[in-house]
Amino acid sequence: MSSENRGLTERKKQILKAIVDAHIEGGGPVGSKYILQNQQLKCSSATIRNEMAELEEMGYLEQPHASAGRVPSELGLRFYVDTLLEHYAMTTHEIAQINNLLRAKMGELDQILKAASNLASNLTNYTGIAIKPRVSSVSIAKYETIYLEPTHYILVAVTSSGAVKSKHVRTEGEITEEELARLSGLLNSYLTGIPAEQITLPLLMEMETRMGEGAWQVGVAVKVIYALLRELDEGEMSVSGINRLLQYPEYSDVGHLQELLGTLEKKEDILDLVSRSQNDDISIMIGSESQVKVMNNSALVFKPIVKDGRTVGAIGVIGPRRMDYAKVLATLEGLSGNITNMLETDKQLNGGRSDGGN
Amino acid sequence: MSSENRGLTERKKQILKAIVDAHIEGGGPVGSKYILQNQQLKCSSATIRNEMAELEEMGYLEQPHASAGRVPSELGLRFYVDTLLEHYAMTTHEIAQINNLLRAKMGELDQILKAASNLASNLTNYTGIAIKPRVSSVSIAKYETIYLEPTHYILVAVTSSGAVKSKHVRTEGEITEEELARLSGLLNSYLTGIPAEQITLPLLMEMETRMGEGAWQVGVAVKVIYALLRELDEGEMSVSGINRLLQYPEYSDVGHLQELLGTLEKKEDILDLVSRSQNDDISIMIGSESQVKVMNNSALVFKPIVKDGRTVGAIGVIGPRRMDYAKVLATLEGLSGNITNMLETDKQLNGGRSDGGN
DNA sequence: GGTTAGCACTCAACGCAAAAGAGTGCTAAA
DNA sequence: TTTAGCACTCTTTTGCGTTGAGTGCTAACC
Repeated sequence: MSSENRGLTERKKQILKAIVDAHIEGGGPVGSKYILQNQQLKCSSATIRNEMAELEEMGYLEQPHASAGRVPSELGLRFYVDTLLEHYAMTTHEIAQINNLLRAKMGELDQILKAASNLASNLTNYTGIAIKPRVSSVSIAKYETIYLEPTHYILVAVTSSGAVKSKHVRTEGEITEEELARLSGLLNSYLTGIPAEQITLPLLMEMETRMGEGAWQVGVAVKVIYALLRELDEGEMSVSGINRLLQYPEYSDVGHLQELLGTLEKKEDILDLVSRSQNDDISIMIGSESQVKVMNNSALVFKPIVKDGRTVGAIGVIGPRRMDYAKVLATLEGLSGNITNMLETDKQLNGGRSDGGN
Repeated sequence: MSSENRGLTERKKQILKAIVDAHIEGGGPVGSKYILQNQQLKCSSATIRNEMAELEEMGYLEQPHASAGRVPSELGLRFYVDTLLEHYAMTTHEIAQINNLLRAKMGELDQILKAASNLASNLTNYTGIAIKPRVSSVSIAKYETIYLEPTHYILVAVTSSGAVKSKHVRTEGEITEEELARLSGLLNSYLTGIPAEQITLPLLMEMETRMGEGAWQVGVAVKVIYALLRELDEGEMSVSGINRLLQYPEYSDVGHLQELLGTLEKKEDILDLVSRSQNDDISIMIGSESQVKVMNNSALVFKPIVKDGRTVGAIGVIGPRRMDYAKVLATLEGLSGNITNMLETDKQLNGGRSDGGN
């Protein structure tokens, strides 16, 4: 019988769910009477109290102090998320918002992600994050140079995932347009598809030999490229809607809030967290699950964005532990679906065309 | 006699300065006794009280309630900033920090500005902002295209101020590399140096005629360029060190804080404020001077970054009204001096070389 | 006339005790 | 196993006197 699966009776589940739901909405401890009123259970508050005592013993609930109601523990929230969560259906208005605002931002991935994190924040009322994760080893698919002045050109690099990055290069000596063109060709034939750590001195020397006239320019350019690759390795993260956190009483403790904001500024911890995720499913980290101390009272939910089997970004939401997970999950799914669609459309288009073109 | 200039006696000035100094440091109201102790005035607390009462009548001081000390009013702070401010000398350590961290970030203006705002936040302990102001009409100095696939190329544009911006372009029909090269040439001859509003239909039609084969590609590209120009018009702003605000009691009111954070998120108001500034001096906006309601209890100080006589960015600081203006001014001057130097060095280099090169 | 000592007055802040309220645990009966 | 009832616990709220910082005013002083 399913009434005994996972070691919890149906009634216990119902009570746990009711408590979590109420706690998510209100933020405070939940008492037995409240549940009795807002739930059609054919039993008395005393029975509920007994059940609650047992749920507490099992570790799903906690009691702030003797005469308060119960609050779901981390374990309780985890169980709720894994087993009890009801599907949230987005309103047509929300769907429309996603469609409109995201389509309008069609363009570079960075911008799409930022717009998405903004939307996530708006729709869920938590803080949104947009992430370009650290990747083990990026490589450049194509180089281009733009000549500006005798000692000044721009180096443009297109990464394997389609991102474009540019650097102004100022040289000590002069470079001619012809030299620059040769340099550009050289970069494209020697330095595409390889990660930073494979740019070795022998390789550089070989390139210099091939360059001939103006060989010293190779070193300058390669240094810039190296720096550029390192920057790409770093990952990026942008945050939106920090102000929304303030509406939740769990952040009224200034100390906590300050620490969390500090973590959001530093970006490292969260970037690590997201970059470490293996699959492309939504990840939910409740409280201490994240292993980041300052997030013990918060939850982080994020969804990687995958293109061509490679994780190119992630969008997510940060908020109190008692997050409205149903809504957050639906929103992130909706957003990521939309983004993936946009990327897929491209791919199909390109795929179809290149079949004909090649 | 200078003892009467600006309508304030020397002693009144000294008292006002003492009050503002103490208020900046402590945040609370300042009493007559405190001043007597920390200031060598040869008079009694009663005299100081009399002076304070007069200063209040003149509008320089305010009294939170009858039995509290005095707090400088907006007018008082303004007078302090304009007349009483003492020069703050940066420590060698601070100077070294600016030099090291900024030099390390040498590269794109965006990154320099962000690094500078970060530094500003660190050194002053307020929130730092980096801004690329709205400019009335940007133009593109140079276009470049990067061919990727038959229906997919990248358009790179270099603005007159040296910023690089790129857009992926996906076309419905296919474009050949040869067509793309011609398109690129066309863009460079027709669309350099003109702002968005001068891209007219007749111009487009003329370009299409000149293009010949693949003329429809012109429309696609021009649309992208138009969007790109509009984006450049918008301005950008990034914020760092929000968490530092929390240490100041004036932001312990969650409502205020939330509003201010909202304003920082929206960026518009502050972007407006900065973009509207005329000269390249440091601007100081205390409380309601900014005309932005939510900033009534805050101060905004910023310094435009000028290159070739054109404002290309700004760095600034946001914090409580009782900001340590001396330190903030010194820090911003130091940072902007450094940045300008970096930009100037380029210019001289280029200038010298191009004389020889052209 | 400006300056000073002295004193009454004001008002936020603090501490504390009593009261209120919410919710539990336990017991005994159904 | 469930339930009604009740004593108990602990937080929250409220009220109130106390404290203390700081002022404003008056009268004397130089």
